[in-house]
Formats: sequence, C-alpha cells, structure tokens
Amino acid sequence: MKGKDKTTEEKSLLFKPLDPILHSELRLAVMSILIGVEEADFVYLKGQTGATSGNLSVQLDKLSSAGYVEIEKSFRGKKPCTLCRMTEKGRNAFAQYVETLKQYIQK
Amino acid sequence: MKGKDKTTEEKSLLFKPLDPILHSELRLAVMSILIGVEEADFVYLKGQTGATSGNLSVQLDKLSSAGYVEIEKSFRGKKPCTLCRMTEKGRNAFAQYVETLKQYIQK
DNA sequence: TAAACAAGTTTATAATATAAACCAAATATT
DNA sequence: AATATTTGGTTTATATTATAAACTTGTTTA
Repeated sequence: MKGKDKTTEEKSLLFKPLDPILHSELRLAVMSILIGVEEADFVYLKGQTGATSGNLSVQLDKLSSAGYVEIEKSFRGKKPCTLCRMTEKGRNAFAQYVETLKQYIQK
Repeated sequence: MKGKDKTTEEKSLLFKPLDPILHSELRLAVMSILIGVEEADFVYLKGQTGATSGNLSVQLDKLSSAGYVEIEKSFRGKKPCTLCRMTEKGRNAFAQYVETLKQYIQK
C-alpha cells in the first residue's frame, strides 16, 4: 500500500469507538462495583476484583485522571484509607460505553 | 508490600476474566460482523470496520490463530481474495464473552 | 526490638494495538 | 509500450497498556 492509507480517514459509522478508559478489564470491574454503591475503599475493591495492589493503584489513578472517579484519602483509625466514588462524568461515560458495546455484541 | 502479594492467587469469583482475544475493539467488530453472515472478505471487513489494512490483517491472524475464524485465500477473477468465516469455537467463545461481559455491565 | 503486616505507590517489563512502510500483481494513463 | 496508480494485502516499527514485582511508610505483634 503506497502513500497514505485512505481508509484511515473514513471512520466506521457502524462501530463507534469504545472508550479506552473503560475498555479495560480491571477498570471496568472497578466501575461496575462503584456504580452500585455510594463509595468503596481500596481494600474492598482489591478484594472484590482480585487485583494486585499495584495494578489497582494504577488503574484507579487512570479513572481518577479521566474524572470518572473521585479519590479521597483519609485515615481509618491509624490506617490509611483510600475511598473511591464514581462521578457524574463517570456514570455518563459508563452508560455510553455500555450503549456502544451493544453495537458490537448486538441483540 | 513485602514478599509475595497474596491476592495474586485469589482469583475473583465476581469477575470472570474477559477473553483477551475478544476484548479488543477491532477483533470484536470483526466477530460482530462474522457472527451475522456466512462469510465476509477482507475488503468488506475493512470497509465495515474502518480499519487500516495492516491492523485488520494482524487482527484476523490472531482470530485465526485462536481458532475463532477460518481464513481461506483464493482469487476472485485475477484479484486475490481473503474470505473469513467464524468457526464453531469462535461462536462459543463469542457467546461466552458476551455472558462474562454482562457481569461487568450488568442488567 | 525486630519481624511481620497493612495499605498503598513506583517502576520495570511484557504484551497489545496500531499504522507506516513495504510488496506483488493488475489496471489505467501518457 | 513504458510508467504510474490502484488493489489487496503483509511485515515491521512504535507507542500505549496492562500487569506484577519491588519498594515505602507506618503499625501491630511476637
């Protein structure tokens, strides 16, 4: 294929892009949990998802940077505690992601 | 976290792993098309997905290596033609992926 | 008082997705 | 009739990701 690949420009009308922030196993699991609760802490999310601390930490950061979750660091007694809560933006993005996904898995 | 991270072993019961072959935007789009038709050629898949030739070629290879699609190379007149068809294994994997995904996006 | 644990973060690495560059054959252009 | 362009792809290089290992800081426990 010489020169510019013309198809690069023509975006498919049939398949809208899947939000890359949400199209990730662990981040999706976290969002799935957070959508059903008021808030959840790091340890709980870790337990429910089965993720390692490192992976969870990184993915929470990404969700936070995207503005999909709010993270609030405090102490529970003497232990640090990281509380996570889904934002309105996160809720919208999640709903949109699910809609888009339906185009891919139909029915 | 010193030593081995214990949570590594405890797999989550709530979130089954998402088949990494299918959890990919382009491969999912391709499977989504192939599940609805008897067969589709490279050019058609490229048009429908909006993918570049290179990307499509690579992702078709992966689906083929996984045994999810069969690829049959022939000629249509004098032009080469790459026909793709979903296998039974692919159909099962797709159905399973959709089921698993429902755990993540519920309802 | 030192070893183990809790709650994370940082960093290194392996895997992925993606497009750019490439190729061979056919068709169109001068 | 030579050459340029298009068609239908493949290979390769690169940038991004996901992931776990290694590290940190403070707290229990032996």
